[in-house]
Amino acid sequence: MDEHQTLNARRDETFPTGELRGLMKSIRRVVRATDLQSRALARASGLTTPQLVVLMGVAELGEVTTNALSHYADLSPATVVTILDNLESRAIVERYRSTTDRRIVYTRLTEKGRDMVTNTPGFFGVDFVTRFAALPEKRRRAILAGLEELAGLMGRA
Amino acid sequence: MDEHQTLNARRDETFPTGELRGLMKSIRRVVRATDLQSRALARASGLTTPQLVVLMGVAELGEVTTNALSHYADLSPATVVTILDNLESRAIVERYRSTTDRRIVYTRLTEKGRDMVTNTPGFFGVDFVTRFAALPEKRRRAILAGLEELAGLMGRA
DNA sequence: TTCAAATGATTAGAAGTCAAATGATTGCCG
DNA sequence: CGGCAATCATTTGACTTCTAATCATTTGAA
Repeated sequence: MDEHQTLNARRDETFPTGELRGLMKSIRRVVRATDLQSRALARASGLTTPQLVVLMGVAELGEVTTNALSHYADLSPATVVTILDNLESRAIVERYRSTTDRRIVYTRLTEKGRDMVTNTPGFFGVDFVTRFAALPEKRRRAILAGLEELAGLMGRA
Repeated sequence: MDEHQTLNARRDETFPTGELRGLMKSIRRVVRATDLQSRALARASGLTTPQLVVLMGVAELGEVTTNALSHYADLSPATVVTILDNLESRAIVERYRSTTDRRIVYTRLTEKGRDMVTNTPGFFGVDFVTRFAALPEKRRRAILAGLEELAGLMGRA
């Protein structure tokens, strides 16, 4: 009944202290940095990060359904449709219905899309890539492993 | 999977391979999980995660400027204003101009806001908190340290 | 066969976010 | 003084994302 209670592990977690608090703070910093990077990428290349992820999904998976892209890019199907609308209007991808099951819509790259894929910058800025690459291998692996573990913990609803 | 390697090998700047690719994938998973959690929180308590963070900032810092909240919550000043508009319209906080420098606007909790703070759930769902707490201390610290390091690397534009 | 449920994509609607422009005020310095 | 630059908050406009509802199609069971 009282949904506050179900989310409230304990009253003294109302103000998360220590680990959970620091965790939220760091997550928020990463989320924001990701958003800002996405905007910078859009200014530089005309593609936001999610658009680039979807584009790479199409490049990699070939003729691919909307649902498959949704899973690949970690975005809701509705969002993928919005992004595909955009990419299609710019003639970067094209969509067409399956002839055997007309519910299904496939997406594939156009010629222009293939060019774009080969000329598009990476997700991260060069400055970040440089700094990250400068870390000891051990740290890089630790960061990645920690992030994957966190994503797993947060992921299953 | 290996065909990705060959595809990437040519042009490792364009198609991030290996670590950078996995890093982006994990970041996107965390970003989405955070967004979904924020929406679930809003349904349950009427506050999104950013709203809750700003509210905690006000509760913690007392009479606080918009800029200070922006820094505290890792949000742009414009976004903080939007959130404060919302919280103020619900009588959770109130704003007033400094008498000594009329450019500055302070925000503080109302009575209702103080009640809300003590009854508000944490950022994370109980399921996540439970799973996270079940990890060995060493893993928890590793996740947190990795995330903080990543936030630092991404943060400096 | 027929129709209800399932499936895939899309649309409608609401919320959050940022950069850039704007308004208001203060401080500096010539 | 007096005006120009800096500072603080806000508004504007554009974009992304999600959930929920909807449309079209296919499948399965009576």
